[in-house]
Amino acid sequence: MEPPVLRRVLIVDDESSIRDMLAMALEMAGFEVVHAGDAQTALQEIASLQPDLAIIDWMMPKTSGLELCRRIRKNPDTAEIPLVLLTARGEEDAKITGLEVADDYITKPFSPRELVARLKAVLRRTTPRGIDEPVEYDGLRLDPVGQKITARGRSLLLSPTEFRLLQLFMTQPNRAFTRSQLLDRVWGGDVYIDDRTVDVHIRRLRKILGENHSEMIQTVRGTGYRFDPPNTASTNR
Amino acid sequence: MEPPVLRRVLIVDDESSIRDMLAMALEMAGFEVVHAGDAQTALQEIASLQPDLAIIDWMMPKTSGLELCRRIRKNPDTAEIPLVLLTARGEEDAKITGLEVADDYITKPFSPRELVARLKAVLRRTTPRGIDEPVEYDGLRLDPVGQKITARGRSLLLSPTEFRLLQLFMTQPNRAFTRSQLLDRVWGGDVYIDDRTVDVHIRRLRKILGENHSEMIQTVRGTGYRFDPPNTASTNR
DNA sequence: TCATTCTGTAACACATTCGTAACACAACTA
DNA sequence: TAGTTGTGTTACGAATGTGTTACAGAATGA
Repeated sequence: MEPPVLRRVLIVDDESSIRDMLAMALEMAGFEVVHAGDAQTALQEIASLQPDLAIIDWMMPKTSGLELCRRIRKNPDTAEIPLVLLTARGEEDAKITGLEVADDYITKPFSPRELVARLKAVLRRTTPRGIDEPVEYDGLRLDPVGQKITARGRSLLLSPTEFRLLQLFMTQPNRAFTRSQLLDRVWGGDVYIDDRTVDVHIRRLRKILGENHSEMIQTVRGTGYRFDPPNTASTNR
Repeated sequence: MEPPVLRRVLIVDDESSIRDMLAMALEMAGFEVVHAGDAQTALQEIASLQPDLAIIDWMMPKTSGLELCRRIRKNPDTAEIPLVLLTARGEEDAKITGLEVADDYITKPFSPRELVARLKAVLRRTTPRGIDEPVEYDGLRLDPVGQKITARGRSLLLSPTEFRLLQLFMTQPNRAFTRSQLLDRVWGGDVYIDDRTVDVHIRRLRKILGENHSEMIQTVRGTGYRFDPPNTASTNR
């Protein structure tokens, strides 16, 4: 029913070589990757970018991986994010203590294929965050159950396609979609439609959103479009 | 102000190991748990214990989960109980067929955290009140015990179908229903009736409600209909 | 700067969905 | 039985949604 979703993964490790290795493997598997070198920036990235999953190294200089996990779980806004611990062989206690906070662990060394398989398994058994939970950015509110979008309390008159488009954007903010990805996910896989049609629907959506909110739909030149909620410093890449 | 409610959840599954696992997770989250190993006892438990929610396995030996859902919906006394289907991965059709009758589904395997989150979400949006309590929106009053609906004191002359339709809407406001969901819940599970019939009954209902109240029944283009009470700034969270 | 590519915008024709009324038959009542 | 009410189906017009095209304007790179 649902087309495959491109997931955003945060990698937290103090060694940049490992980060890069992980990133390459994950990007080849179709994940979007974000980095963090220490717990502090990790927390910031999580808050602003809302990744679908975080890979956290057990051994880190200042704050340990376990401690970072605990902090993430403590904040209700981030408590539901699946966490995967990265441990060296022999750190058996990590597996025991770690699994009480994290959702899975991976032992170094590991093959990229194994890594990807484990992540997918974790994601599969984790809720696609709030598939019917309401989302709100700057007064723009999506109510998936009621199939309704309101701007500062006033309900917007959206066509079905416009609704699905905006719904996709709002549930996957800060992520750039190509036109064909949008056609795939909003129109449904097997249609053959001109790419340019997306542009027209974006135009209509922006018009309905009006001055205030239309700025959240950014065009990514040469690629497609992206939904940027405010107060998101979006410092990656 | 409502006292903290301890919700009673009924688990229906033929495998006792899964029942126990579920029960443990739910009890830790503060739910009261009741078991049933088959559809027959499930129906008895529901009738006598009136749980706030039921988790039902899709695949069961004698009566299937779907069939059980339909029976629960068919009995007016139990029709409004939120139902969550438990499906194995790959049973895609279960999700599609199931969601016409159930309120949500959970795919095995799942994490306890996911389970609890989903249940809370379902409870949040389905049972804000007791089933027999009267509901009133803008002078439109539903009296479930007396099976009567009055508008500003004058009682409305509704046909049985119209009554059940409006009752469903008023007990589940702000929620969009597809035509087949409405057929399932208002007409009863196994009838084969044209979708368009729903439109006609909506029309009749609107006519009876008149200028003032008919606006509460909104059509959701491409989907179905929704009951929108006025003054609902929806400030939850 | 110019040339080229990409995106915004409006207008149009076609497709789809929905509202409405009319009708036939079923269910119920007296 | 005859009359009344309830219900499902159908048909058609109106309203709305959608894809395409054309052109203007903006961004990009040499």
